Amino acid sequence: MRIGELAERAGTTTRTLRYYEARGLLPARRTVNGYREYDEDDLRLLHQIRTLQDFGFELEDTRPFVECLQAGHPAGDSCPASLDVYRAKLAELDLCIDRMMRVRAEVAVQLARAEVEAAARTPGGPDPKCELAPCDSAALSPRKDPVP
Amino acid sequence: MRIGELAERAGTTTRTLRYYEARGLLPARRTVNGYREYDEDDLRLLHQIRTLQDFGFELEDTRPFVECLQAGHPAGDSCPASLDVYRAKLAELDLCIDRMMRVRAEVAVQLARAEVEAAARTPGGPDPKCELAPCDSAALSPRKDPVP
DNA sequence: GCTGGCCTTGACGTCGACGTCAAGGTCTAG
DNA sequence: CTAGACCTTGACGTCGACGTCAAGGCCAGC
Repeated sequence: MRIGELAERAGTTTRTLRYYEARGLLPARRTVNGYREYDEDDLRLLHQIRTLQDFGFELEDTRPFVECLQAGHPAGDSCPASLDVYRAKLAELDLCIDRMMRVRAEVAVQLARAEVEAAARTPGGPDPKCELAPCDSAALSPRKDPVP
Repeated sequence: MRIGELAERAGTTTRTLRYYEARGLLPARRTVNGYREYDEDDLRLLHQIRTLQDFGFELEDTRPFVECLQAGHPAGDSCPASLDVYRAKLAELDLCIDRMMRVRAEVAVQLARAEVEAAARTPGGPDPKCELAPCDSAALSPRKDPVP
């Protein structure tokens, strides 16, 4: 098949395929008129690349998987180099997740503090929800003390 | 103080400060010879920007905080616009964390499966740990069946 | 006066994974 | 024969937050 069909079948663009070829991944045979020619194996290679890309792998990280498939192995992750990429990615993800969770917690703290301070600066304004029902305001109103 | 001193005190570079000024954050007064002149308030603005940057906020996201401080409020997050940025960031972080955790789980699954398959292709090689002690190999060797 | 250290503006480079446009070749159906 | 749908290479644009270099102004100390 030609580049347009491969791109469509893989849900990507011709530009992307030429880019992969330029980067040394996914080399293409040529027909007599210079057109790129691909087969089903190339589609598999491409699927491997795209799957890893969807997981957030950089293009270079997909290279061991592609080379593993090109070497005739049953799967892209049948080679040790691919497993190393998996492990490195896991470690990277763990670091990243940990960092983001700590940031999330800190931002949440800042938001809560700022909201409390904002409410403290607008006395009487923050809780007009009890205007109709004189409900148990002692249990509902947050009754906060500003942080010194 | 001049740009070099401010940069050093904030732990950043002069290039960064000029960049902020070009983007409309952190405007600078000028001395007669054209040099930028900053004061302690500018240092506080800069600290606000850098803190948020460290949290992964984009530069544009720091603008409400800076403007809030410039308007004379006690803190950068004393204004509603800043709180909205906090909330948007929290939502963004939640999405991102969730996505990364799902990816992490999926990668872990793939790694485990690939490791098992690799071990299955190298029979007798994977567990040479029992060479000295003829321990309960039935309970230790993973004994896996390759996925069809 | 001169060296060295600060400052100025302007402009191009970086990184990743392509998007987009240009100019032109190739093949097929009508 | 020609329109149109493909294909080719080449090259520049994108985005964010700066880094880096160039050419030149300003000022303090010797």
